[in-house]
Amino acid sequence: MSQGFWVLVEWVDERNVFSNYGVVSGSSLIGDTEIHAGKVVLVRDRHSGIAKRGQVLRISDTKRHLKEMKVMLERQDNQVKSVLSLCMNTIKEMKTRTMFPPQLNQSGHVLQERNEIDSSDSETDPEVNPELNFSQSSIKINQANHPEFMNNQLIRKLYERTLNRRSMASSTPIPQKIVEPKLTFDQATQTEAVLPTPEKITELEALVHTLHRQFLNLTSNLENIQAQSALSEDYCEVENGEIREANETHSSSSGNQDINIKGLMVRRASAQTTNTTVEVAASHSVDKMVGIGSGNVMVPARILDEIDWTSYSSATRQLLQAVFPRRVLATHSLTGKQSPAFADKPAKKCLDPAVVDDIVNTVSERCGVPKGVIRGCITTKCTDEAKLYRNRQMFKKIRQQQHQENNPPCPASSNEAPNVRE
Amino acid sequence: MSQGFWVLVEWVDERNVFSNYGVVSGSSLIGDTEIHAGKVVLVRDRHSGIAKRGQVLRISDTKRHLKEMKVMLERQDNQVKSVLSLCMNTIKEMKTRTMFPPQLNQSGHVLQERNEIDSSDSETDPEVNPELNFSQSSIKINQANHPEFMNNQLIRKLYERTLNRRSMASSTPIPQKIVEPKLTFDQATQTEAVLPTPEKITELEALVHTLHRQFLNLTSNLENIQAQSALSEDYCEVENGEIREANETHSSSSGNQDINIKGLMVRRASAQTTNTTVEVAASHSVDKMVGIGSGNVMVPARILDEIDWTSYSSATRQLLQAVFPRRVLATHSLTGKQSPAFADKPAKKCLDPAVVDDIVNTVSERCGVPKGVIRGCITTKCTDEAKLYRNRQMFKKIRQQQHQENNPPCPASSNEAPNVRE
DNA sequence: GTTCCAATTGGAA
DNA sequence: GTTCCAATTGGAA
Repeated sequence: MSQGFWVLVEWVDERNVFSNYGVVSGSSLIGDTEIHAGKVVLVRDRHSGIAKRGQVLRISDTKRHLKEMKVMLERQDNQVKSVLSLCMNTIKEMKTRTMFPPQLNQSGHVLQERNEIDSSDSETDPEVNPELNFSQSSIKINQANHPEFMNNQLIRKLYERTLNRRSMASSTPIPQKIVEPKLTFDQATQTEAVLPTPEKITELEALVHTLHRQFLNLTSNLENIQAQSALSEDYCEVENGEIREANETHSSSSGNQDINIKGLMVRRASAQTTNTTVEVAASHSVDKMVGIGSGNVMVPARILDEIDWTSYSSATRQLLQAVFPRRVLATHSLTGKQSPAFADKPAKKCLDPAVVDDIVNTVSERCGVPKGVIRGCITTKCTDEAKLYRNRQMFKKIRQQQHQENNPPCPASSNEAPNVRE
Repeated sequence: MSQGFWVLVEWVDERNVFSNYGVVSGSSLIGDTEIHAGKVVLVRDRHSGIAKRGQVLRISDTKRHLKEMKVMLERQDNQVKSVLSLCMNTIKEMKTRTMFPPQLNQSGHVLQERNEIDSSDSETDPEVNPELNFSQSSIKINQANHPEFMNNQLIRKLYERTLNRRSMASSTPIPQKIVEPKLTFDQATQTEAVLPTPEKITELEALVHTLHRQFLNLTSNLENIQAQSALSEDYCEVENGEIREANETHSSSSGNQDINIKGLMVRRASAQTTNTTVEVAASHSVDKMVGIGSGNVMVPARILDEIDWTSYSSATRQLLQAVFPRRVLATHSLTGKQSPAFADKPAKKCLDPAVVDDIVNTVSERCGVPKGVIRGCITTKCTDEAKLYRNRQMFKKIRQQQHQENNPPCPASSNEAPNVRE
């Protein structure tokens, strides 16, 4: 009669990153007669007769009740599992596309690896495992926000690591005993290894920060696509026009009309976007202007769309070309300062700092690359354009000289020319 | 009698990134008499009398049963919530430490923001919301691995995005009807906006790849700490010594003995590590050498430990100083090539490429910065050292000259000197 | 035609 | 003493 109950268990020996659960009859339990949540019990398999170790999660007299709880647990685990496996698949796909030839340290099986490494590193007797897990799970459930909520092993691991870090950094009064007992042996060893080197903590924090920044970039990219069709900032292209004019002062005023026309081609967003694919597609054929950064730079939406953000360098160069006429790029530099190495060479003019800043910030954020690197790209682009510009000028001059040589002052070579102009 | 049942609901209007749940009596339902899982019903609050909309998750005649399921759901949500909030806290903490002064786009409230933006962007009538959610949740539960498992909104969002990407990239035969219905209006608009720009997909993939790489770095950092105490590569310092000698050929052979001594101070790991904190701490006081990169570079463990990995620049410089004598840094350059800008200046010698590669790879990976940038740092460090070296030499020369002036050839100034040497 | 590389410089910070 | 910056160059790719 004392066995007319059912037990929801988590299979101890099948524990990996995700758990397996089972609902078993009280009569299939071996040994101890007294059980309670958290206890590890031996369960005889009805068919094979083999005993497995299971940790008691809940006891009930209605089997259906426990079955439903089991489904819930599995369902939640599956949520995380799906997302993880999708990520892994994406990464694997990308790897087979061989952005990188097979290298050390690039395997996709993170979870697996972690597990193998963790357990092989440890010298703890594996037999201790069930007890350890027991001690963990027997903590009461209703102290909100603490490790007892960490049912899922993966999340538990993440949590433990963060917890340790935190309790050192900010001395939050988290009950130390939760950390102290060796929860799972692999974690315990890692914990101890981390403690003596606080530098690693700041290092990890910096990495978390970078990850966060890139996450923001990632999501903001998705929104930019929508924002592009809805944008209607109306002051930028005017300011920008002025600035660009200011930059142009010394140069001959022909040749960059086409670019300025582009600048004037701004159209107010004709209607609030209605989010249909057609609309978005249509907005590409029109040369709608989109602001980047703090809005100092207006770029044709189509060009912005075509920019290859996987390369900070080409993204920078493309943006520059979209914003500045080539002659400006050739005759200006990032700062307008003289080269310290060539005191004789005259300094170039300065690219509009506000525009430069917007480009730098945009690319730096989107590509997750330090700003200084982007500035370096701009410098390089300017010098590259300067070289081309110089070459073109030289070519012109040579052609003019040849022209002159061919005609008036050179009677020997162009003797039989039938019509002599000028 | 038909109302002697209980209902587990998810409150529709309180849906955020995480849901709120409730167990309500069947008698508090308003309107429809027929209900089923997935349906959105109006529930009258017992105390206030105000009606709230709730989506039916489960119906039962035992209240306790549903209460326990509610706890389970909340518990699982809390798992994710805890981890997320811990991350956010860490990030916030770091921000208040003002690595960056307050700037746009650096707010820590990602989850909040995301939600606000999503809903404010849309022009859909908010009244449609419940029906949409209904259509989603009414999908049967037992088709494993598909969106119906996505109870948690956050995970659901991630999943939808990934799903869309995948179904385009690799035409996996995922039932299209799961994607088509507007699950939640904000997702639907995002989905449609993404489709027309496949470039964004590669962009996102590249970001995922970067994130993954950094994740590997992050975790491998933890292991390095353990690995450091177990390392016993025995060929490197010899090779390295040879190479460094080769690099030294032209220079006067005094002055870098101290560094070479360090190179010889390598000790074989005396015993297999036993993972105790004491051991790890002890390994710091001894000058154990640790290999970085492919093992061409041996660095004293203590120095490696002290390196500030949050700055790729100073990390590079510190590594360089740990590996090369300062005079070598001053007299060598990254490539050994002549400056294209100064054809008259003699080229410096070339730093050992294998060593350079190991440093570049290490810092690039650990800091998540392009290799070219690290190489740039090395170039800069070399020129900086060259300047200092030149200054020191000059200073020496001047002192020698003063010495000479003070003594033999200058009888006017040092007339009354009592003892004249030489 | 274009992009990328790194050696050199003087000076700011 | 040290680090960082960016302007310039010729040439490789």
